[in-house]
Amino acid sequence: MAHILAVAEQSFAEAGFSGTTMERLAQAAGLPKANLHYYFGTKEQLYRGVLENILALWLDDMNAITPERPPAEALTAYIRAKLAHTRTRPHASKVFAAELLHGAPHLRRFLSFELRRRVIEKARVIRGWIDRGLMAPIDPIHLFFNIWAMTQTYADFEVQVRAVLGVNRLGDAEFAAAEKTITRLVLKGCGLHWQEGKP
Amino acid sequence: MAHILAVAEQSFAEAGFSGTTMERLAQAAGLPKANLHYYFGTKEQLYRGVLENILALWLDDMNAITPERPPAEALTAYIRAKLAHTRTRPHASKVFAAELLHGAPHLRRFLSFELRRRVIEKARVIRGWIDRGLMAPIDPIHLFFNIWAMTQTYADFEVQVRAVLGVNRLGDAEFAAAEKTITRLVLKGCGLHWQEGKP
DNA sequence: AAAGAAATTGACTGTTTGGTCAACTTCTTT
DNA sequence: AAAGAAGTTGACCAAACAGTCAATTTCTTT
Repeated sequence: MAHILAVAEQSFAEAGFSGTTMERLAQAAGLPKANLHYYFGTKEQLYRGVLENILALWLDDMNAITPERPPAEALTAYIRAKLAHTRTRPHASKVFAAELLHGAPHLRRFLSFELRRRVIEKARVIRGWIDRGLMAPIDPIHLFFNIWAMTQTYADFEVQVRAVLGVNRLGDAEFAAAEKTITRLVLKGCGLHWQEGKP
Repeated sequence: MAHILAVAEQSFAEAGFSGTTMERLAQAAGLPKANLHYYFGTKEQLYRGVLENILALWLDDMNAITPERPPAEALTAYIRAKLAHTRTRPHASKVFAAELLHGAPHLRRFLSFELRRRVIEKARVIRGWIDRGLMAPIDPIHLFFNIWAMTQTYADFEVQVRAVLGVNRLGDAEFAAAEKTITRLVLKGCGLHWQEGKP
């Protein structure tokens, strides 16, 4: 069952919802097609299963943001966690991205309630830091949008990154450079201290 | 013909390649299906037509980056141009994003040659600025990845932005905040001067 | 205005698709 | 070991799909 979800996640990531056929999914999972329907009912429900599996990941990373922590440390840890997920779960990132791209018909509730609440909660933490003079007055919510964009681009648009860099796959060196660049932009952008050999 | 391409761009953006049917495309364009085939042959070729229409947009914005310009000015202009396209051509951005997401089977050449060459050329300009001590030593290529990510997120993941902000559509206020935040992150991240009421 | 080229269209076709179902096998419970 | 529940599967089906084509209309050229 978990195996089916994993195979489906990869296929939905690579071919999209409509581009994924139950027949090829079954073949990739090494099962007859009817078996997939036995477990998940419809293709739609299987897709929802994959999607739900992913949502927790998204919210969890934000735990790095807590009021007591110094902003530089919290943001560095958040970027690192996000980028780690980008690297270890690229298919999950792509499925999520495709869903957003097509208007998120299955995620309306999640985006408008769970995610929104969590972002507002963490934005309050950042405003606390700003009020205490610990960092520059930046719009916290747009800061989140941009951190998400920068970290996820290394999964979602990996082909582009690879092509421009001229490498066959993104390895340690590329992710180290990505993390360095993103952390630098965010920390210095927020008026925080940052230096080369930090991590 | 241009009308068909516009309708197709919107449909491919909203429903993806496989999710778009020639029948609904014809209906949206107010033409019989056979007419679409008369002009474009196959669905595949129509899709390529849409895609090619988009590529020029991507490369053109980078004209803002020239050696003579002060880095802060050039980067500010580049971000503004990119974000303007995000706002005026959101469907184009989404079609491009979906293509990358699914491995860019139609864009391999473009990414590895045209785009790569252009990025390398502009990265050299940025390295020139760094060598002249005009800005901090940041990896220019990853800087591009991150500027693209931040600007395009407001088109590609617009639903998410709207849901989290709790607005029905992204208007002047939201794009102004986005531009301010991105410009701040990039300029200060590059060790350049930036202040509130700049633009 | 004649003739040919270009464009338009409804009807049709072969294939692919998600989903069903009844027959069958394996596992669990007592 | 009997009986019933849970899981497995090949064969099948109706709907949706991209693409074709011959018949017709409209535009261009002379």
